[in-house]
Amino acid sequence: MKEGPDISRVATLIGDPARANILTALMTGVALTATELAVEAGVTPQTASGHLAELVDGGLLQVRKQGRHKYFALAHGDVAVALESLMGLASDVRRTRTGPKDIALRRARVCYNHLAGHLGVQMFASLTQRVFLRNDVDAPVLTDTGRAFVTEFGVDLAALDAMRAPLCRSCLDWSERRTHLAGSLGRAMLARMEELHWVQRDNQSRALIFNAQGTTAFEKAFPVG
Amino acid sequence: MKEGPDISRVATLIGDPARANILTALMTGVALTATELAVEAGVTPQTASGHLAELVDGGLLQVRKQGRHKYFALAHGDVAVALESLMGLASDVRRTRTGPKDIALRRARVCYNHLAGHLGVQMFASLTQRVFLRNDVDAPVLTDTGRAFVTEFGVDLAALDAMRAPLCRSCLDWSERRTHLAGSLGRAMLARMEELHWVQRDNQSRALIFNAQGTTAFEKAFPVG
DNA sequence: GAGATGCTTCGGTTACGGTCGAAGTATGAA
DNA sequence: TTCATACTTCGACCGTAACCGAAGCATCTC
Repeated sequence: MKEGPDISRVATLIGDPARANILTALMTGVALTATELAVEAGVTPQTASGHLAELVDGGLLQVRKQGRHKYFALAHGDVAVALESLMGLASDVRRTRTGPKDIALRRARVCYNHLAGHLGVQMFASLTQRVFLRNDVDAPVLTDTGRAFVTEFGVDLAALDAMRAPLCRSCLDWSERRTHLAGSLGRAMLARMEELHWVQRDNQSRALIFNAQGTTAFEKAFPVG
Repeated sequence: MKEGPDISRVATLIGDPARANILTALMTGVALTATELAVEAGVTPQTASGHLAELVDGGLLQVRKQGRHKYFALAHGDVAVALESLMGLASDVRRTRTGPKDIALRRARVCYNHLAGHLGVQMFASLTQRVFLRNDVDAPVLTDTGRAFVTEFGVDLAALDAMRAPLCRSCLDWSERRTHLAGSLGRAMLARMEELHWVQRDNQSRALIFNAQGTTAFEKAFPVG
């Protein structure tokens, strides 16, 4: 009966609506303060404080104290991956409803600081198709031509290599049910697109809004066919 | 605030210990009756009945009525994948404890009817290394030499192709944190190993017990290095 | 038919946990 | 120092949901 890890503990943690809202808010990858998260969750600061303590204790969040603020973020990428997979199950259930906001989210959104949604899987597919990315056993690997490509694109690979975090990771997209690029390279690619003013974050949601020239440039940079 | 799919609903579903036990029991891939699951969950049949209805309603389980029995199984592979990813998070927290039963589970266990654990990822790595398996964008793909290999191994590929279910899928292993082979081929490979009497299922847990000659044969069939 | 077995519905109890108000502790600003 | 802001602790309230006993269907066996 007692089998492997206790799955119900962590699921209960995610199961409360307030805590789920907190986690969802942090899926963007940014760190937020306790009060910001309280607003996001729709509860008072006292209540949020309790929830946050539980989430940290449960290993889902990490916390950094800065002056009188406390910044919370997802503990690591695995948490984001697990949350996305739960979203996949959840969206399955109510596959009927597709609000207008949903459409924007499905097209492009931020997932732990990298690009997800339709455009996210398109970029991944395009990179793979041109053998800039090779899908190895565990994780995608950037090929030599791939390294040249992303450098040309404006990403400082040396800086990324210096970081201890894995360069490439794959993440299953809940809306597309296909893989997109995560890891530090995924983050860097999105950051570069923001730098190029292709895209802007919606501060109300996880949606990413590509402007006209951004869309054109994206299609040119990451063609698929 | 209202973002994408409602993650808390499905997480709450998994969060109850009784329901978590039910889901974990079904991770083997076999279908079980309501009373069997009641025993597994450690609750009375009435209580289990309610839980099962909720799980079906929530889209996590599928049910088939057969005479006066009701057989329950996971709704689809995505559920198993999501559960495994949650186990990954849960095992993170209590990384200290490693019971003797845990060791067997980590070595080899059944995950939705396919081989998981250390030996599962070894098989996957071995197949990939010899280019029997190619890791494509979304899912692994069996190469031509790979088709020859598994046929030689004793798997009826024609029968699998005829099924509508995907042949190859990858599944993230919670104990190894690496990929192993899922999909109908994954199931067929394990079935064939049972047929060859390499391995036996433990009916108390998800553990798979390889006997002496099974271990030797496995190492020979799926070398890695 | 009668009896057994598998599953479900109902009602009532119980307990856990989410919530907020009020008060308390840190940190920074004036 | 004094005040404001950010967060936490405490206590009390309340609602939900998990649970089981008892009774009710449905299906199979004899």
